[in-house]
Amino acid sequence: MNIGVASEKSGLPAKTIRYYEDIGLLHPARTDNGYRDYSTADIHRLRFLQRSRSLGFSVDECRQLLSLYQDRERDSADVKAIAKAKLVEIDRKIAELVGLRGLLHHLVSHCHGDERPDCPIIDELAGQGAAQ
Amino acid sequence: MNIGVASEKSGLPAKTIRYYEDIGLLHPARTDNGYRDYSTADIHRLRFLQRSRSLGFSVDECRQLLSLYQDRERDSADVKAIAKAKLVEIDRKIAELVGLRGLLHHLVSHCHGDERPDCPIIDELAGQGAAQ
DNA sequence: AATAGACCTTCCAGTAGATGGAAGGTCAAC
DNA sequence: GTTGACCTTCCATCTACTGGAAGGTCTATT
Repeated sequence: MNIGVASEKSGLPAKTIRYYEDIGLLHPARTDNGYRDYSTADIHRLRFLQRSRSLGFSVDECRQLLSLYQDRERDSADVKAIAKAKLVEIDRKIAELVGLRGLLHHLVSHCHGDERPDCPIIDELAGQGAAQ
Repeated sequence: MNIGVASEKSGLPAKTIRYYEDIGLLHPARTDNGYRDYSTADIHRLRFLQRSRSLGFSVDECRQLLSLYQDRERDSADVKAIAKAKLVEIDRKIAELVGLRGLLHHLVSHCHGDERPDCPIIDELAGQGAAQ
């Protein structure tokens, strides 16, 4: 299977697929003309990568998950540990963004937003007082 | 004021301060020995940058906000527009993360997490069915 | 057979926003 | 005079790709 087909089947751009090969996430065969030749197993790996990346796992985490995926003897505890750590991280990011959102919303709603120069957003960024 | 003091007063690492100078966000004076010499106005700019970056504005948005900050004739509408756009972006990011969180939480809570290889997380990443 | 166009290859550069480190100059204290 | 803290520049590295150039290959049509 050429890279174009692999791209279509995995939902990943060809560029990304080549990049994943560069960093050692898969090793497709080559045909006589030098074209990459993807097997069904390769497509499974690619789809696995696409899914885990879109779930917010880093490429390195994907590498771990992928080796667990390949390992018929794996402990599910190992997988769960990675997923739980990611969950904690996502929670932290959400909390941070929600805090940010509150602050920014407050500022936006207190800014009259007209042609006058007076602006509480700028004042806040400048550090509470009058901008200097 | 040397860069070390500026770093302490602004809450930004010295490396970052030099980087901000590289990309043209400020232009501190130099003393005879070639050391950077920060004025109080420079410190204000740095604190402004620190605050706006931590509020999630990109460096380019900070550049715009900074020029509005310097502009005594600015319209508050200009500032508000930038802030509102950022608010929309933050909302989008939060929604995305919350979706992710739900999916991941579901998977984690359905994985028994023991020494057995059977694992719904891997199954999901592999695409519902049995991993191959 | 020639040619167009789609597809593939490698390699190099660039993105954001820093951060790390090497090699070397300067300054204050002991 | 020498240690150690601080400063300088420059170059490399990080994440996860993405864009583009230069060129080879394949397929279809004329």
